[in-house]
Formats: sequence, C-alpha cells, structure tokens
Amino acid sequence: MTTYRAARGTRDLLPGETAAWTRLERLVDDLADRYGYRRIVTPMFEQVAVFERGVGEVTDIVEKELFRIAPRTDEGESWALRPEPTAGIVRAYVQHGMQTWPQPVKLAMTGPMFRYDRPQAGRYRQFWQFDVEAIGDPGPAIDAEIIELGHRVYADAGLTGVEVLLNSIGDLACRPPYVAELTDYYRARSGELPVLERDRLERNVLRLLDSKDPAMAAVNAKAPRITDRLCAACAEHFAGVRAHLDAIRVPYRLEPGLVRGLDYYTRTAFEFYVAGREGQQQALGGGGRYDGLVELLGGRPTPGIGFGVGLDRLLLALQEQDAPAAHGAEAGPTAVVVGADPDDTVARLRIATDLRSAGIAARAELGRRKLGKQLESAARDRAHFAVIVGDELGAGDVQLRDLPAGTQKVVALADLAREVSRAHAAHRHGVEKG
RNA sequence: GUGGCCUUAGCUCAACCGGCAGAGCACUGGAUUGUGGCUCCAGAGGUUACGGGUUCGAGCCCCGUAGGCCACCCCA
Repeated sequence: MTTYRAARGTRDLLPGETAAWTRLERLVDDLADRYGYRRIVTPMFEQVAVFERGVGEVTDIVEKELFRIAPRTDEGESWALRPEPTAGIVRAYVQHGMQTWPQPVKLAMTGPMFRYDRPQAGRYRQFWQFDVEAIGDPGPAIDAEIIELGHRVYADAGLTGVEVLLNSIGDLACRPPYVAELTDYYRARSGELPVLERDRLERNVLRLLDSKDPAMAAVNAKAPRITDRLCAACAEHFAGVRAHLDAIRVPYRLEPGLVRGLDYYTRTAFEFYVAGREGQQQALGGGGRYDGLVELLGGRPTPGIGFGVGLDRLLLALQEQDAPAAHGAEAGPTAVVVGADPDDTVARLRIATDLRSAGIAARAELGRRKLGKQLESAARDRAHFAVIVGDELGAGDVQLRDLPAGTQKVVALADLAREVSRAHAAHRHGVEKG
C-alpha cells in the first residue's frame, strides 16, 4: 500500500483535473484585468500578529484554525500560513506606502490559503481563493462594483442559482449600541435559547442571528435588526450601495442575519451562496468593507473593501451542476510523430523538435513500440495528425496522416511544419464555423 | 475541537455463516513483417488502510491509529 500520502486536508490536482482548474484561473485573471484590479503576490506566511490583528484575535480562524509554523531558531518571530488574503495584502499596502499611489489601489490575488480545520468535502486545509481588494475608496459605488465583479465570476464560470446575500453591519458609531441592545434582548429570553446558543451570547452575540438551530427562528424573527439601527451615515451608505446595485441590475437578497464579528469590519457585508447545495459548504465566497483595518495594521485611516471566491468550492459546485466548465477536456497535440522502425527514435525526436521550433504542439513517440501501437496511442491522445516516418525519409519525405479524417499524403520534410500549421488552422476554422 | 458512518488492485465495486481474494474499466503485450480508437487473447497489478487481539482458520468479529465522508463548530 502507499507509504507516503498527501497531508490531511490537502490533495493533488492531477492532469485530468487541472484543465478545468487552469481555465478558472484564467477566467478570474481576465476579469480582474478587465475591472482594473492589478495582480499582487504576497508571501504565503506572515507574522502571526498580522493575522491576529487583520483577521481578529477572537475569531475561530485565529483561535483554532491558524496553521502555525514552528520557529526554527530563536529568531523570536512567530509565523503562520495565511488563512485568508486580506490581512497580507493590507500589510503590503501599508509597508510599501501605497497610500501615495492614486487611490483607490485596486488589487487582485489568486493563491492557496491554509486553515487547520477538520476536513470535509469542499473544506480543505489548503484551498484556493481568488481575491480582490479596493483600498482607499469609501464607497458606496465601489461596493457595488466589487459585488458585481464577484457575481460575474460565477456567471462567467457557468454556475447558475448563485444568490447575493447583502447586509450592512454599521460602524463604530452605531454598532456598539446595537450590540448592547441585542445582548439585552437575548438575555431577557435566555430561557428560550438552546444551551449552545447561550454560550455564544456571551462570546459573540451577532452570531446568534445566523444560527441554524430551528429553535432560534422564532426568537431571531423578533430580534432588533441592525439595518433598523444604522446611524444616518451608515444608512445613507447602505442605500447608496443598493441604488448602485439596482442601477447595474445585480439581484441581491437582504439578509439581516449576515454578520462579521469584528470592530474594523464596517458597513457592507455580502456572501455568495448557491441554491441546491445543502450542508455547510454552500458559501462560495464573500466579502465586505473594512474601514478600520489599514489603521489597525499601522497605516493612516483608510477605507477598504474586498471579497474572496473559494475556487475549490466553485469547481465543486460546477461539477454538481454538471456544467461544461467542470469537464475541461485537455486539447490533444496537433501532431504525433510515429515511425515504422521502432528503434529509430532519433528521427522521431528530431522531427518533433523541428515542429516544436515552428510553434506546433507536437509529441514524439519515443517508446520502441510497433507502428500500430504508436498510432493507437496517438489516436487516443486525440491528436489531429500523425507524422509517419518510414522508408520515404530516404527521399526526404514523410507521411502526414489526418487521424480524424483517416486520410494521408506524402509531404516533404522541408514543408512539414508549414503544411501541418496550414491544415490544422483550416480544420479549426472549419470546426468553429460549423 | 465533538459525535457518527466508511476504507478490498490505479479507478468503480464483488467475495454465502468466519473457510483457496475476484470482475469491469484503465495499463502493457499479442492477433504472420509500414497504419489507429472497435473486437478477441494474454500479462502485470493485493501484507484486504496500518497496528494489535479473538479463533484450528479473519477481508468478514473485537480494540487502537490514520485517512475519507456526514452532522456540529466555523467558514471559502
């Protein structure tokens, strides 16, 4: 049996799966480009303090899911693999003085994130996220742009039934009084709360609002809503976000229970859900505004907003919907060089090398198999052409066989690359037209 | 981190009551000398996840560990 295996919660993406994966990465790269979000790459690990401050010390992500790196020496620093991209990006914004750049600074990143969680389908210890941040714009128009971009990622990937859940969680002026009011409300009804929820009441009241416990439904229905308690500035901002979303026709559902538990998260909060996925992994992505974060990481007070898309879950959802994007067949080579003399690997390799130099996707059959097997393998690779090397080589010719068509003709070696390119292009043109 | 279900060839799965570990797909080769996807034949591939225990005998029963999945917790 296998001796070594990929670590728990991680997996290998094999060639059959990477085709769909590569297309998704290209799709998000192109979208970021089209929307003016420039690519940034930050390290996969940071000082623990970056995440403690940037994500929040009392969150599960930091309290129990942080992938800590054991320090090698007495360097005195304590590192962790990044559990999410925003903290590192904001750290880079501050470190490199991006406040002197034209604002807002719009950044995009795709890469692996790490959380020491108990794995499940769609929940991995190493998972990939596409992430976008706009730092330096208070909104509300940019909020709508960001949400629309996120929405488009799913639409362009071919995923249907994606819902935008939207809420505003206020700011430092209006949220503390609201939290106090909410705490009083639940305390007065603590007898009606399930035991688990009673613990959360003291830890993080806002979390009670999105409890999945059916017993909470009645209590939550009558709970005061943050959107009814927003200060004038926040209410105006929220109305602005909705007006902009309406103007660009992005459908959304107001979800008063959607929360972020930390002080520096402000105002706009949103998540992307896909209908028809029961269970816990239906959150495909989400984001929100963090007007207090840059300052918290040592910069000047600067507003910011962003979102992340879980690429693993997006692909999983596409597979569940049996969407074309999930299948991603790899393209076969344009030409495979085969030979009548199994031992003449020199001729096959040389001709394949020449084709590659001419920009053609070519594979040489370098094994010493008889011609029949070589052709069989080429056909199964869905190659367009087989270049058959045989006795004609003495006269400077090879056979060029169109595998799908089953036709074949003699071509001079000197004309081979030109002829393959021409015929391949003509064929693809015909396929696209037809 | 808590509870539950599961683990047999690379993949999908069989194996009666505890009694000789199998099939399909995939892979490699062959079917009279230089022509393919189909068909036929053959081969290779296993410490039944790992470690213990019970038994004359364990893939099957018991315990532990690891991994996967599900529900929590939380989130992407």
